[in-house]
Amino acid sequence: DKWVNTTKQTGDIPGVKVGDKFRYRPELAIVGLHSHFQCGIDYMTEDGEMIATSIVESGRYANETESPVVMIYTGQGGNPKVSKGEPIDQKPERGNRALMNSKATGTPVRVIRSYKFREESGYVYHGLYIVDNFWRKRGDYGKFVFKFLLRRISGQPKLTLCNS
Amino acid sequence: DKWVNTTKQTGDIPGVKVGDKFRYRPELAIVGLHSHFQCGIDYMTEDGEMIATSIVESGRYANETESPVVMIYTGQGGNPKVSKGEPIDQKPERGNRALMNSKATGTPVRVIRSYKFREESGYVYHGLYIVDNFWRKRGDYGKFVFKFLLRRISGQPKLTLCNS
DNA sequence: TAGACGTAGA
DNA sequence: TCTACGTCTA
Repeated sequence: DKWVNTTKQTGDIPGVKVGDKFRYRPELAIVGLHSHFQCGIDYMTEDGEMIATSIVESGRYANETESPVVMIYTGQGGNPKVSKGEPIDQKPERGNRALMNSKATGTPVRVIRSYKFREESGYVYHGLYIVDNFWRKRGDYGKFVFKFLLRRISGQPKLTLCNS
Repeated sequence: DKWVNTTKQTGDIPGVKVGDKFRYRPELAIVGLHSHFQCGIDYMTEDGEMIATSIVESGRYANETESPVVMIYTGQGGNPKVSKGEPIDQKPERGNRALMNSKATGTPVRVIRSYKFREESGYVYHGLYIVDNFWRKRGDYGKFVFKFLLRRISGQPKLTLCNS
């Protein structure tokens, strides 16, 4: 009945390697990387706590990527590019709360990022990251947004990708 | 690069029979029934005129279906259930214009309708219809909408379907 | 029922 | 750039 019938889990997905490419968001759901068709942050409930399983970076939020192993990911909510209505302060709920809990528990988060290279575009699995820190600041619309500092776990295959 | 690479055409699609079911909108595009993922009215340009190739009825607009061979299809635009913004008068452009031209030229239009039966849902190809008439009236939001009277071409396989 | 970093075509 | 009868999870 549904495209997706996988159980949510944190960590690597068996059969999916770092660098694997996917053309469409639903494909990420099919293989179990990220269950949402649109939402950027996926999470599960473990012992009554929400824990992030994966995030997708598509460029619709103002994320700053400093290096191949560090990324700053913007929390969800209040982005008029994404949903209707006026910009509002992001709240520590849903995906934002889940990423906070991922930091607290040190749980790895799968990172998928969109790419565009010579007319070809899609999503690439970048591997596992740790939520190293988070803070709140004023975003482009003058409202508070959450920023999550993600650090790539070392020892994973190096990614050489033209992402711009 | 794209899911869809078919040439648009009016009339039946080779290999697709009346009664064929599809689970998702993109599947309609893949087989060539209807190229749009969301838009309800598909059309092509022929001799400089837009001609409707197919319509999808999903229940988001207020359509009245009187009988198995007649349907009244609402034009596109100004529906807050579908797109952002305030309700506005529908304009004789895009899909609406194309359906008007289909009436003028007597060109058959493929009709696909959503169905729901015992937890199973999807889309069914209902066959070819003629645009028999159209008019303008006040819709649910007080704005003008177009109504298209479609009449099923006789001689096609009978459809026995639980559509409600 | 509402929210969500979707997609393609005009 | 914007519109469009999507589709899922919570």
